[in-house]
Amino acid sequence: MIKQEDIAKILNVSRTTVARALNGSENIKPETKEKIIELAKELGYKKNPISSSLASKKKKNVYAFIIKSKNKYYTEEIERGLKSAEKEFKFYGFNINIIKTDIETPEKQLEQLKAAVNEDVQGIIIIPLLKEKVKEVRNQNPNIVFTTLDINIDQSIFHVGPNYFKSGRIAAEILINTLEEKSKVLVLDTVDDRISSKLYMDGFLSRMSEEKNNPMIGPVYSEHLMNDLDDILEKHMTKEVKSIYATRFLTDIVKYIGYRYNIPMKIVGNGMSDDMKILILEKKVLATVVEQPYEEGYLAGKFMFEKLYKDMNFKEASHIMESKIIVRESLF
Amino acid sequence: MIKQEDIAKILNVSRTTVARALNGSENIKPETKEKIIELAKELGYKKNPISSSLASKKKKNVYAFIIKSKNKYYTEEIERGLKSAEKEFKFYGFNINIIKTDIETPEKQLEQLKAAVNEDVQGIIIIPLLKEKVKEVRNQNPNIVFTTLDINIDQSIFHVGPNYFKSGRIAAEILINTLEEKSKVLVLDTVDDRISSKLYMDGFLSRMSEEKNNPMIGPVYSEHLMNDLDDILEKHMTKEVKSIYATRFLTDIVKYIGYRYNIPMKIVGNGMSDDMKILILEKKVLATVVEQPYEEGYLAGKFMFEKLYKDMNFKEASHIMESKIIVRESLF
DNA sequence: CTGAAAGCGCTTACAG
DNA sequence: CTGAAAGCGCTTACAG
Repeated sequence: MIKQEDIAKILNVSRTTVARALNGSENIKPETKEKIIELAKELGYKKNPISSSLASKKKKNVYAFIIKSKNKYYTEEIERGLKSAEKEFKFYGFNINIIKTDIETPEKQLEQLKAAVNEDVQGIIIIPLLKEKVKEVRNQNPNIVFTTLDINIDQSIFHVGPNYFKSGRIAAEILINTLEEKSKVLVLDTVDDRISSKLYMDGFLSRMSEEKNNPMIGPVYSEHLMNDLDDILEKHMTKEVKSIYATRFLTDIVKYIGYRYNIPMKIVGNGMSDDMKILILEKKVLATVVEQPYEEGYLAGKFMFEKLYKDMNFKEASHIMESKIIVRESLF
Repeated sequence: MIKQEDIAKILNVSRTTVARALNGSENIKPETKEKIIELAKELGYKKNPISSSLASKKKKNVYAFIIKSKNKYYTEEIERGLKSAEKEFKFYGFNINIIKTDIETPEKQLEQLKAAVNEDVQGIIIIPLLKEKVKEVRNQNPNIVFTTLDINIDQSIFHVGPNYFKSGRIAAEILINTLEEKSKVLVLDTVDDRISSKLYMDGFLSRMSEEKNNPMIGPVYSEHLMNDLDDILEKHMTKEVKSIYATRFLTDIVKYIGYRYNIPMKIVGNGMSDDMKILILEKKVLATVVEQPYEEGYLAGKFMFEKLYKDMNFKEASHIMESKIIVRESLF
């Protein structure tokens, strides 16, 4: 393992100068800097992050802006993942400060973000709500490492998140494999909740549309789905309908149908919640395709650590998490 | 963060003495040692692993004994995981030496293991073939940290591995959800390959037996399954049979059936291989329930690191990995 | 059995 | 723009 001292000896400069060049200091003659950086590259020098963090008494502070959504599970798991990364790297002086704002008040998130970048902060992890505004803040603070979480902004910002669209496609595929011939699935659509719903639905529809014998009825759109549910079912629940798909209120709908019609259905959903878990255990839902919010949070934290402490440059502009298929047996 | 020096000051001893007590040295008066350890516990002292590893010029060496099985994917992925852990912690002086032996020659593994424990080695990760013999070696070397991988020995040895039995159960459940009414699944059993096959089968059968209308025909056992396949199919392939399940040679069987009978089947399998991938892409297999060998290897390496560098005592005697359900869409 | 001291590979005031 | 020096929290010969 080559170290700074080796480089210093070869070039006949002090260890301090080498350190300065490698850390991108301004107070160094450009030619010396270049020479050092070049030799370091040639020799394959990798800074020992252990020594750096031990020597530097400064902590590195990261703010993580996450969202309180109606689905508590989602927020809690992301938070748990972030905290677990923080704990793992705390001996390096790595801090993650978690700030939760409501999904309904995106301007609050922006406000807090603007406040944070004026603090002593080296990294920002954010589930961005007002994408353009967040990007502006990023561009005004080029020294802060930004990572988006869950919601992508664009290729210029490193991203960790799931592929909701694909999750929708997978749910569709499982349903296609499960439905018996000539059975239909009634698809109910309603307004977006801004994170996952619309993407799940798009994915589901895209996969369904590839089937020669598309078993779909709908999508039937309603702005107030739960209010209109009775009327919609009245109109569309023919005998052929053996399944329902929706990306919002699915568990409520399934419960309602069980109560109202009491016929066995083959339900495949997206996303996880307490209700979803119960319905799967009761065999009222066969499968659900979910994200891995804990892993998302953990990885976002870990990637941030690696950028901050190891100058890691990730080849990919983003890390897309795999979806997970949950059936009843998975829950034991 | 409380450090050794703090303890030294309070107890009026040198930092060296504190270090000795905390590292379990023998050259220290028992009372002093106790006093120090007690105070450390009281103050919640946690050794800074970064400083330790930097100060200790000694590397920590781990040997990982893995198995070359017929399924190359399995071995490669475990190895990739181990290497990724090694790379992540190499700045601590953490080395993993991977030793691959053939599944058919368990005594070679034992031989190599016995040689390894006489080297400068702090940790052993092993997919144990001769369980009792491996345990003996472990008991003769109490200073070496042992971790079993993939195959469990018993509660006394920390274990990282999948739950093959559960994977079998999950495969059965998916199949139950997928098969149409009155359809049957023909189950073919053959000799064990010593790691996963038998457990997959046991899990599959256990889940099937819970069904009121158990759709199973078999299990039909044959010592030379591929030789006897034609006869077995001749005898059992009634019109009701819409699926086949086997834990060995499933992909070969599916290919043969496609060629011989050319009827659409609903196949759910266990495990991953190149052939399996192709069959899923061709829609000849609907789903397979697989392990995560990369994650297994990585976690075994990471756990070993944490035991060696952070004195971590894991509450659980084992870390069981989740099974993963793969459908066609998952592969894109 | 105990302690003073050197050192791991870095960072960073401080002085020039 | 450059370097000598102190120090991060530990470990470990060495001397006693």
